[in-house]
Amino acid sequence: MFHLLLDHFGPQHWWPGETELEIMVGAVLTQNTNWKNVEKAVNNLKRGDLLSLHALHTLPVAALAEEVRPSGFFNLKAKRLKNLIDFIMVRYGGDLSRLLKDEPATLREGLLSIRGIGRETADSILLYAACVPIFVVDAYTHRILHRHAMAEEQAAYDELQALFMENLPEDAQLFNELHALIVRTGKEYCRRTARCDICPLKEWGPIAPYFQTTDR
DNA sequence: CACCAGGCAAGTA
DNA sequence: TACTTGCATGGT
Repeated sequence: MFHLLLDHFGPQHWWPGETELEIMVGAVLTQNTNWKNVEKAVNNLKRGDLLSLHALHTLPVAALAEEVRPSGFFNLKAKRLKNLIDFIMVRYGGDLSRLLKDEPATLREGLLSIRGIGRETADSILLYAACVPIFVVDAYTHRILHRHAMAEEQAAYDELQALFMENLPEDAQLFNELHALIVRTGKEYCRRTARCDICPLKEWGPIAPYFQTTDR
């Protein structure tokens, strides 16, 4: 799967974010949201010089909501970003490098205890900000595995994660690229109007006949 | 107009 | 545990 996608698309060089903080903020903002809209929100923060722990900590939540408005669910996400910043302040004394160097299992538990950070967001932060070798499962991963008859439609997050992690070397760079390539594939070939006939994964495994043209 | 996007949490039974 | 619903902008 990895080589088919890499040969087709080339390296994706994820995550699209210049700093660890930007990666973490982007991970929250992209929840059920098109990345284009996230970029607008992130650009608002950059333009206001607000993409720092101190600025985000100081900024009132209502003002933050206005900045991230283009990413949708803006009241919710402003609160979630605040929860994340508070966590960094309280647990790591506002020192991001300390957070990033923490024991992965401890950090994951901590992130999951934050209101608004679930498994995908936590694992995205672990993999893309902290370079921890953990596989990120998203809706595209789900859909693609299901279409190739390699997972049940209602398969749980942890099942799919284990499928990858138990069958691949524990390599953060590999997990990084593969997840990025899966998202790229999902976007371009595995939406509702699928293009399975020209998908780079066509040769990877069986495609359920049911899904050759459309989903559900 | 309908449909969807790199989720998550809270409520219900 | 297994479903359902609210959250919301912007692109196709």
